[in-house]
Amino acid sequence: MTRSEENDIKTIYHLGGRGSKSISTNSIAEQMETKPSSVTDMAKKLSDKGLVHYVKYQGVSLSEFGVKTALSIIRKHRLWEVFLVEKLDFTWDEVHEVAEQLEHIKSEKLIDRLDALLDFPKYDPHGDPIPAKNGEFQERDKQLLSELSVGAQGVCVGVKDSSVPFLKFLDKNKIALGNTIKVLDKEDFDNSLRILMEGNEMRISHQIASNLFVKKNS
Amino acid sequence: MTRSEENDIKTIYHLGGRGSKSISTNSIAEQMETKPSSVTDMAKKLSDKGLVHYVKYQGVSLSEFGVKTALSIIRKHRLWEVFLVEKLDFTWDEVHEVAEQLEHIKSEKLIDRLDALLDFPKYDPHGDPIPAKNGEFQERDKQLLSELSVGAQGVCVGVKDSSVPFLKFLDKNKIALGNTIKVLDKEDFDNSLRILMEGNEMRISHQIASNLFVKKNS
DNA sequence: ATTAAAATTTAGACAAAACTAAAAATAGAT
DNA sequence: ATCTATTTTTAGTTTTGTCTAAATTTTAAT
Repeated sequence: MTRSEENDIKTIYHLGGRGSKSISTNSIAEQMETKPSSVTDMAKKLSDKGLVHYVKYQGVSLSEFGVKTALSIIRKHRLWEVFLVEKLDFTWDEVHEVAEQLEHIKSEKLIDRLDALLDFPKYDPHGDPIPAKNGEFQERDKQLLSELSVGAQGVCVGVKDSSVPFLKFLDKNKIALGNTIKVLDKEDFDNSLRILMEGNEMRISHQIASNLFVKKNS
Repeated sequence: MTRSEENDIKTIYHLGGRGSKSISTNSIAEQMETKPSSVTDMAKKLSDKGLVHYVKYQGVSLSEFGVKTALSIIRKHRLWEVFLVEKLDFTWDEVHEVAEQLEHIKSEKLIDRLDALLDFPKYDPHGDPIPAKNGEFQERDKQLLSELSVGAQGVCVGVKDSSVPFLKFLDKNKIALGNTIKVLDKEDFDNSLRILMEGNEMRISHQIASNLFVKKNS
């Protein structure tokens, strides 16, 4: 698999193109910042290789083999992200770009040993699950902070938006995975929240709250 | 810099093409397992970029900038090798292939942090020196085991041939960097040696002895 | 100094991965 | 059911890196 092919497969996976759901070449192109015609070319190639199902004008979806491949790339990406944060002290907004490169390194032994070095982590620095070698993974029981009702309390377990600006914002406001958050009040007007986090009271906008995953305390 | 360009630069460096010494396109092609005409093309490109001095029919040599670039790639390669051995328990015959890929990852922060994680190693698993960030490095004071006189003693500090078969041979015979070796006897007929290594007496061929670097005890 | 052999470059071809612009198919509104 | 706008594909071009074969230059032997 070339790097482009791997990136294609990964993008289709992230856009949800498994099973019966087909993804349009247009949306893939948009996501990859390339042109639809290039995606069409790639779709044919990947179809020939048995990685995707492709019907002209109907979009592409990953084959079983394609899903397996996507998960193996995602596994590598997320393990490298953990490595960068845990061992090299990268911040969580710095890891994506480098992991994009590292995920294409070809060595099964490398990834297995990295997994062991990191103590077989289940989640990456953004709270996303890391597929096991066989492709299995567990989506964590979670919900958006914006969906919590007043008085409810949870632990921050992930982000929906993992863009650099959002992650930097969270850092600046000392919002980190593992923090306990209690919803004190909800403002009807703009859906902003007053929360208690690790002893500090603060106000956060709806946009923030709807991009933060929490695990509700039973 | 593309991957091909980086590999080219590295090859020229390893063939000794610094300063006044020019390397023929033929020898570069042979080393890289490619064709001389491809090397000619690359030579023009690298010359345009200021990385090499290239005179038609006279071969190429690295510019100052080219040497700096080569050292930065070698630095990455060797740091990754140390990482693979020290942190991921790779054997020294397994590291080269993976490091060949890892050396092309672009992130200065990554390499600096890796350097720190490994505690700023000065030598890679084969005993080769790791250039510092500024390109400086010290070739270790060393000589070939085959050059030691009978009765002399030294510590094994590196290999000249770092091919997989040779490294595997050394492993099998429990010859490792750091071992103390004393030359007990030299066979005139085939130049083989009888040595004492870490308490064990053994016989090694001239070919082995002339690919092992030792540091002579004062 | 000449010349044959070897080394090197040039010119032109090819494959991969991307693009643009035109053509074709689909989807949605009437 | 038709037509128009949108989506998607096709066809042809570009760039990069590589190759082969022919032409050129250098080297080394006489």
